[in-house]
Amino acid sequence: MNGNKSITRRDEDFAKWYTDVVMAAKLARYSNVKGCILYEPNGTAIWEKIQQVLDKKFKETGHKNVQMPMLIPESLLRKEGDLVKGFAPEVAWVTEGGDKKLDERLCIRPTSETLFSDYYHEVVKSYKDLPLKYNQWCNVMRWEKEARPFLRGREFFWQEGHTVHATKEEAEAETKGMLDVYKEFFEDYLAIPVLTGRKTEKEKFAGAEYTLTVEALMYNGVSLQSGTTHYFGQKFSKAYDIRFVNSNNEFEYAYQTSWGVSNRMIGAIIMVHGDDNGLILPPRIAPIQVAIIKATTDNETDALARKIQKELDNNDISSYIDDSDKSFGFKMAEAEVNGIPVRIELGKRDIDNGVITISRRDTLEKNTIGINDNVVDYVFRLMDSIQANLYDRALKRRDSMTYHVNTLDEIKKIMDTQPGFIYSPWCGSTECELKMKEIKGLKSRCIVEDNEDGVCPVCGKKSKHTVVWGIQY
RNA sequence: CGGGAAGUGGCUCAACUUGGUAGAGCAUUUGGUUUGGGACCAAGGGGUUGCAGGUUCAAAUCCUGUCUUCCCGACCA
Repeated sequence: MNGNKSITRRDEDFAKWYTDVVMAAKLARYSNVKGCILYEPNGTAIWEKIQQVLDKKFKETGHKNVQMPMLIPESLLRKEGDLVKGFAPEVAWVTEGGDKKLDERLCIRPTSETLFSDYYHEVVKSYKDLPLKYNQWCNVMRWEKEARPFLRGREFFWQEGHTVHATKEEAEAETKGMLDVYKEFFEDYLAIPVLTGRKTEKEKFAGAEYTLTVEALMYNGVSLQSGTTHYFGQKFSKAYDIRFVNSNNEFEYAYQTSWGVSNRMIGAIIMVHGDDNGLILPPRIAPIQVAIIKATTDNETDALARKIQKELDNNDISSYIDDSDKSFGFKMAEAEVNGIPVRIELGKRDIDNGVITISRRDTLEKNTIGINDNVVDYVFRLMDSIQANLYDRALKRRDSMTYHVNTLDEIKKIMDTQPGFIYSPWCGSTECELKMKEIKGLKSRCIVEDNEDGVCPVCGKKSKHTVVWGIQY
């Protein structure tokens, strides 16, 4: 195959390729407002599937869903200083209602820590009330200056978990636990290997004591922060007065966390798995797993298509039959650009030969199986194989772009050839972190471990950590 | 927000330099023939040229402003 007509080749211009795939696969398109995109059915279906799987995981780990208001009074937002400092430049304000100017302007939520904290202030009374582990699926707004579909925009969709605990230990366990949930989700469902670790002081979330992160490496060697969990300690509980009476009948400030993943994951799927023919969806997250395409129009083929679809349906494999009068080639290309993992091709010739043709999207390989063979079993095995292959392919690529270095010269050399994840010792100072940025915008992705045996490549002092550097999306 | 580029039917572009009735391909609609890797023939429909001002007898074309998109930087999920 030599690629889809409407898609720029991936190796020619990666950024252009990316937006071409978004458009060609009909995931989303631009709206009239800068930085706000509209999700078409294909994009919505992927997001719904992500929500379904994650929501189940959240509930299994003891969380409940709530819905907070979209607007935050300015005074409420301002209670926690660091958060305001972090977000003030990029919030959107509502200043009028109807045609009346408001006494106090309202901010459109950029994140909901303040709302949850205010709520917790009201409902948390006793250690017996704790923990409270809530989550909400919503959209938020941050007045970003640049926008790219799914990767950065003024409005985006996400999930934000917010929890309150009676002890530090429990809150920290939550912070770590949800990071593991994310990691599992990325690897098992999205087939994307992730790097996990702690953000540096410079890169952590405004208002957090520390931030843990899930980082994924895209096809072009750029790193995408794909999910974060934050430990707040008592910072918000002190600012919002969330106190409870402990078992010794004393007042104590509660311990909080928050964690989130966004629609950016859709961007990650595209940039990790996609190719010159378009999107490639891992079977476990594909809203539609099988495309049934008829090469000939006759009753026999039609009956076979319906029989197969019914069998797939009975086994919870989602599929569609393309009944349009488009040509065979068109239908094939469309299934391909949309990233449908498996294609079943049916036609008179195959039927006469007693076979059906099944092809896989990841490698574009075709195979035939007997018309009386168990299609469902074959499709299940094929989907497992695609899922595994996508993960392996991504992992191999990441490994080929992962480097362990000790000197600036080595880092510069890597940046001149193929950037990726660069592990190095680091003294822990923000100063050295900023210096590193001068090398083609290199930023710390996360701290992976303590390391006192090395030397910081920037200042030459004894290291404190091993940190991973990369280019940020 | 700085540096660059671009906005013309749904999409890709032409006409702009040198002002004078907006044009093509694809897509779409109807009818027919087709369908094993992006079909063919025929006939239709669709644009106050991103928006707002200005210059002019006359503006897609010249001027000013503004909005949006793309690429490169600074900020972020």
